[in-house]
Amino acid sequence: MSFQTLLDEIRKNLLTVLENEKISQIPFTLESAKEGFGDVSCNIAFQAAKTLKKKPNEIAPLIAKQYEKFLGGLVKKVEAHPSGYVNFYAEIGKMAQVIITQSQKTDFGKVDVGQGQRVTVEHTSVNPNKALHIGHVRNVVVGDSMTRILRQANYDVQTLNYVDDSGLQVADILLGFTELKFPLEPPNGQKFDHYCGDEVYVKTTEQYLTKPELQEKRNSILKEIEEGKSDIASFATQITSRVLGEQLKTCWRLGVSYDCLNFESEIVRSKLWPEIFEQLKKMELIKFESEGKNKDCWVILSEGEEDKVLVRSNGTATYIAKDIPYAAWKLGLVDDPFYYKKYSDQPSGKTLYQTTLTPNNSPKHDYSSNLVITVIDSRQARLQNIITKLMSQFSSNKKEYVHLSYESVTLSSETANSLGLDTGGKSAQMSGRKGLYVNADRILDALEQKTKEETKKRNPELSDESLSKIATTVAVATLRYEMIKQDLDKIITFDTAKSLSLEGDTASYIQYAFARAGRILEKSQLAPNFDANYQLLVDDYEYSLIKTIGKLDLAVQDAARNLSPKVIAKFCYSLAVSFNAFYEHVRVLDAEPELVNARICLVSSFQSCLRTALELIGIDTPSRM
RNA sequence: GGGUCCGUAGCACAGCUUGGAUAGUGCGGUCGCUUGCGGAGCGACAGGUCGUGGGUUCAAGUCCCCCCGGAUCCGCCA
Repeated sequence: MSFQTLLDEIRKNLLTVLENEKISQIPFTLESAKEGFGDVSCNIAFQAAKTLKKKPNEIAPLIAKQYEKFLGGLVKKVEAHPSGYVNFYAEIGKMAQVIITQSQKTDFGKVDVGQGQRVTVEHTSVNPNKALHIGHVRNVVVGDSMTRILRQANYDVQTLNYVDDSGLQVADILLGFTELKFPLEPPNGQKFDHYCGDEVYVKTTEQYLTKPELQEKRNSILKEIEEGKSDIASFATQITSRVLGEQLKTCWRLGVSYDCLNFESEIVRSKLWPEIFEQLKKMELIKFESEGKNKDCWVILSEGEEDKVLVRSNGTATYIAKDIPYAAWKLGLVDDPFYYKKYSDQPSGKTLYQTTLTPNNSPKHDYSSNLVITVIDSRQARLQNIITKLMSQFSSNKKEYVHLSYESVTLSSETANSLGLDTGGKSAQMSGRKGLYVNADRILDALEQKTKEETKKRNPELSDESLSKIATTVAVATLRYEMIKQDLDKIITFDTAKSLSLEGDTASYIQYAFARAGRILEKSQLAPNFDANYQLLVDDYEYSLIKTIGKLDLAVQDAARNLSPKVIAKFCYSLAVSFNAFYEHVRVLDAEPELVNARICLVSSFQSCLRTALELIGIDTPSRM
């Protein structure tokens, strides 16, 4: 804790003041002050106005006066503003001392929102019949950033990636391979997931318009996949695992890793569904309709909306019957039918496991939690609400299923245009089926090329290998940052040309600040001595930077509590802004040795803070760029 | 038709959870800054009926309701 230390001190003293004044029941909030109003502002005078029957601007001076006896800690001045706020001014040197020293500890920026509680996060979950596009990237990046943030907030996080390998979209490409005879090997060494999505899927679904009989064929393929015994089924496994392998490469390229893969086909074959179906009947959470439009169906009743058919009149289950067992499994509400085996190593060093129904001697894993977070776009909100409600009825109230919803990524009219669609100036929804999307690997390639050129301009002496490495780091950062810097409920209108921008509120701006700081430290040829004279750091730009560093933990807490990764992105940006202003106005190396050391400590503190914060959103910090 | 979400500067967004001071940031525009620790930078200026109307309140961009505009979902498809 750091800026929090200041808040804690003020809160404690204010409570004593209230106690002395016999008005201790007044609730109040302390907040970081706006520019020009000191460091911390308190609304206590507003809150007390009614009780004391006085105006806020009469109460504030009284409080301020009473507080004066507590000055001398971190607070050097307290002031009643005519508006009614009580404003606190901190002792800069002491704040610098506290914050910079604490920033060197390994637990700096860690908070205890989770108290060690286990949470299961599912994200990515892309159908294994195509490559990731930028819409999927939003899901991946939100899920991965949230995972990192929750870990920082002392949650024990398990991440899952659900592979829908028994859906219609898989049947579509199988039909392409078996009936339409697409070659199994992509031309010119094309990535297999790109090939399946761009070629096989798009061209196969096109054919449904002219050859409706293909759709029947598709349905029979789907049935065979679900049953899992035929040659078609094993061919499906072969295709989907190959696509999955390529998809995971894209995810790893983005710096994302997982704990376990779940396959829908195994959920289907595990017999979890019949078991849960019986329980749902017993608990009377579902209803058999004997008349009406859903005659002879089992339905989930839903207030204010259409009932959802769960089991058709012919006795077969609908798709939602695949999602319910999975949700229940994640919450640990059913006996785990799975065995586990290693799927692969990951670039992060973490081993990726997968479920299997084939018995083995490998150790059992447990990925279930009382808190399950599922990252899915907002268009699936209705289905997710049904599942959330059903799970809350199905379990004890200490279990919680959360749909972490985010708005979709659409294409700007210019970008849609470049893909051959005239939208009349409007943005357009992406469509895998129509081939209307921006492929994730390709946008990363374009970003890498651009950033490599930019880096080369500035660092002509660097080797091609170093340049590529830096370019990868900046490219991934840029894409990730664009995907989480805004609120989850805002649509992102993606424009390929604009996405290549590296100025202003972008990841490269932030990384650049880090690199600049590194160059100062490098040039100084000094190791910071943190037993420094922080009283020397009196400049406004220095102080503003120190304060921002001290607020990392507040940002982590906010982001974790509200499941809002953008809070960390905003923090990183404001930290970089503070540093760049400092850099422009304060010369670190042109000062007396004692002051140089104090400033070097600050620069070093800035670096460790920014590195920690950027890690929470999966962004690396190049020392040069 | 019903449900959910969005509406803040030319454009893209923050601020709304927890009401309070002077509504912030980026892009774009105009004008400046480099024999200096890296200009992917810094500074200045211009640009706002916070969609409309009501309500609650001493106080509303923030809370409540109506309306308008936009997005999205609503199959015995997955």
